[in-house]
Amino acid sequence: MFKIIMNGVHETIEMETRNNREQQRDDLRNRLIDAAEAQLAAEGLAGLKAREVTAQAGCALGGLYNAFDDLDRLVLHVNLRTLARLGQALRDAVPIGAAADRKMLALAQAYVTFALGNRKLWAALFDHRLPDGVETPDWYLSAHSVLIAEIAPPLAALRPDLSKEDLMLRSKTLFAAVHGVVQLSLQGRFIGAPLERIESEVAALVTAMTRGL
Amino acid sequence: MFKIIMNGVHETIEMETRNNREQQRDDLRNRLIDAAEAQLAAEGLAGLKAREVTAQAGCALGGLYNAFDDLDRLVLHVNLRTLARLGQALRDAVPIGAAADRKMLALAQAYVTFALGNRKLWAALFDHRLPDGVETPDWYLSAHSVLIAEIAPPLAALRPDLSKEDLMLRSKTLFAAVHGVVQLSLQGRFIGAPLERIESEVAALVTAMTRGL
DNA sequence: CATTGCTATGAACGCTGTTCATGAAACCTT
DNA sequence: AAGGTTTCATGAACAGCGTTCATAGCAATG
Repeated sequence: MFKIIMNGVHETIEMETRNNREQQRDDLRNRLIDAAEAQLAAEGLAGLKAREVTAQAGCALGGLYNAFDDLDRLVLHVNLRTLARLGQALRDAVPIGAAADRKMLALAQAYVTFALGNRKLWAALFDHRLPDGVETPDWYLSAHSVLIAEIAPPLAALRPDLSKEDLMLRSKTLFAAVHGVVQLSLQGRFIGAPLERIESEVAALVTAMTRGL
Repeated sequence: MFKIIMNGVHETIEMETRNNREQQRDDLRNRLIDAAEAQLAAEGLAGLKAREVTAQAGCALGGLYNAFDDLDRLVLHVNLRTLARLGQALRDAVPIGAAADRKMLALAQAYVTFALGNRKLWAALFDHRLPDGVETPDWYLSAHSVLIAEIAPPLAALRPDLSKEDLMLRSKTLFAAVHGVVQLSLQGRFIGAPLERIESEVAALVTAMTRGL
């Protein structure tokens, strides 16, 4: 582009630009994730196109494949952000000092609210599939722990009879059940509850499950 | 459509060949659905290709678009078959004369068994999405009633307090909850239960839900 | 038999994700 | 400061996809 051959100021510029390689790389990666996130939120998974993402990120088409292995990996990074936001929403939802069953209901309601408020990004979490051969990276798998991290503690209070292992399993089941109700309802096509009754149905489900045994 | 003015043998021949147009058309449609079903069961939704389906069905590429509007509609017809088989499996599973809670557990278990035994075809029921603008045809929507048709009667016995409307809603919720557990488990990636514990977790879920109120 | 309406055909089109040769820029060594 | 090396940005090219369309052929009709 242009060479900087000068004095004095030169060093200052050198300091600022020293990590140029990594910095520009991370910059581009973030711009790509930003663009993909916007695209995904607006058009959904099927509307995510490499050419549109790179155009919006301000790089050439091939630049995407320098920053990420492929489009799938880019989606995984967008999902990582969504999971982080969802995790924060769930943590914020737990009323401190409340009874365990109240905490459970608050968590379920927060999940419904997040799904409704981030429909396409939330859908991408569960609709996206990697090709058959490739297995999911560990950093992506472990990011899903936020989905059940807040469930286990109040459930432990409600079900002291469960072993630690059974507690985790039951937490997953509880999440999956709530998730199923929300997903089929938001899908809107089949046998889901109408939107205005999701919350009450989920509440009934959570109440039944937590009172169990 | 056509006038029948004739005698004797003529009529017999007419009977055999009269529907040639429709017959060949239906023949091709069925061959295409057969091929798509096989493809879908073997490779999943992402592995369904127009060229491979038409090759296996023994027609040219364009023939698919004479028989169906597009690939999506073909998937819908495959799903229709899967729903019919699933409905039969559920009906067969209900033990006649048993207690309502037993019926519920049997239904849930039959659903798990079907999903495990028809993983990719079952997954296609819920993974497939029509493009944004087009809305789902009615014949396809109504075919999904088999998913909850067997749930409502035993649930009505367990919950006589529910109105007819609430009963249907709760049936949908119960199905959705069970489905969520099965789906996230078979997905295998995230927070699902291990395969060998699906049945017990689903049973716990159903027991909790049916005992509810 | 002639005509008319359907249907079978596969080349062509537009769009997709991904690769690759090229050239330039940043880093490292001396 | 200069040369050598690694890294990255670029966009044309490629292979694959679903879908369309002009053409040809066949079945039904009068």
